[in-house]
Amino acid sequence: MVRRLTILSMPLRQLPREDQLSAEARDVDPAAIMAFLSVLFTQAEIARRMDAHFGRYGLSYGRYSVLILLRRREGRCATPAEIAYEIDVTRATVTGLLDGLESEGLVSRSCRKDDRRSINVKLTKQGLALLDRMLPDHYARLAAVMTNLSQAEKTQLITLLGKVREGLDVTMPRETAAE
Amino acid sequence: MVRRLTILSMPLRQLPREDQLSAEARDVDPAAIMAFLSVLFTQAEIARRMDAHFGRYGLSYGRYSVLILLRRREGRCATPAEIAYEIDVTRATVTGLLDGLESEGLVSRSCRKDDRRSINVKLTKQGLALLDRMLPDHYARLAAVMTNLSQAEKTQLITLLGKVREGLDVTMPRETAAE
DNA sequence: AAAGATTGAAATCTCAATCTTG
DNA sequence: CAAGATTGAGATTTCAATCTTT
Repeated sequence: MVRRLTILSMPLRQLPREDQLSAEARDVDPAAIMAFLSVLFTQAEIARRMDAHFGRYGLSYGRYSVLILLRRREGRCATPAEIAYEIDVTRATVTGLLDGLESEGLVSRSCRKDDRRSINVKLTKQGLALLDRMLPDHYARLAAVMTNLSQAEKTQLITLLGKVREGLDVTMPRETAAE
Repeated sequence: MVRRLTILSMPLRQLPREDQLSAEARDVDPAAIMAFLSVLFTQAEIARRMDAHFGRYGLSYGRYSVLILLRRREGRCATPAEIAYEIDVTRATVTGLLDGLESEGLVSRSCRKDDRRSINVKLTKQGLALLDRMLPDHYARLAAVMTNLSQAEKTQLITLLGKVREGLDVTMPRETAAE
């Protein structure tokens, strides 16, 4: 079964050359642009590999996110609204993800007695087993990608990316309404 | 018109805590995992902002990629196969992107005389005008995100992400057939 | 009315099949 | 038959509308 996962999907095989950048806009800081594009570029490469990785377990990033979230929750359960908030997608998306996960027995939906508008999503034994089976491989792969970096460099990278995200909030704030 | 752009789309509102990681797999290097997830996390945040940014110009990342690629090409034209290779998507995807861009007059398709299997895609005046209108804003936004980083830090970030991509090729090689 | 969940339509992207040309 | 382009079906995700419960 083909299961096309889509963490991201943007590619661009090569970073632009500096002379191209200066032909496209005046007064650009090439280092800033290249740093920005490096993040996009790196993540695109990561996403492609991750898609294949998740595919081996019949998962997508979205589906995985639901499972790992439930595993971290008290009682291994949550409402769709909570899931949507935590993994930062719409409720409609969660409905779709749950449809698939439930049909494969990885999560279960049940009614709630305290508020019958809401439902309870629970990680099943099979869902937990799938995670337990994949997580060692999963984290081993993630960590392996960083083998070229020393401990100091990993810390540096984390710090630098943190600064990038701070810059994002200032210069390109999220548009979604307040939650 | 709603134009949902999708650079990436994976979210996860928070990075996991270290105690969660160690509960999910043994012998993980938390710094490596966090560094990896920082890249994903940062790109997801970027993608969300970029979607909104591109949307203001009626573009998506895919559509923008086609336009900027054509602008950089000799004669501002290319075949769909070349576009597919350069922006690293399937030809089917390119067909879809071109359908949209052509219907809005941003690119044109014309037959080739040397090989009638192939077609020629050209950036139109309107396409070029759109790029010229958006590029200054575009690059200004990109650069602004990096204001928190010194020149040295930008260079560092570029270098570190390069190492990450090298690690990817070794530990999670692409599966696509050789081109 | 407001909140939770779902459904339906649309956008993006992939694979597999098809159609045309070489 | 190879290669270039397209079409059709499926996956993921969003928005807007709807249905149920508070």
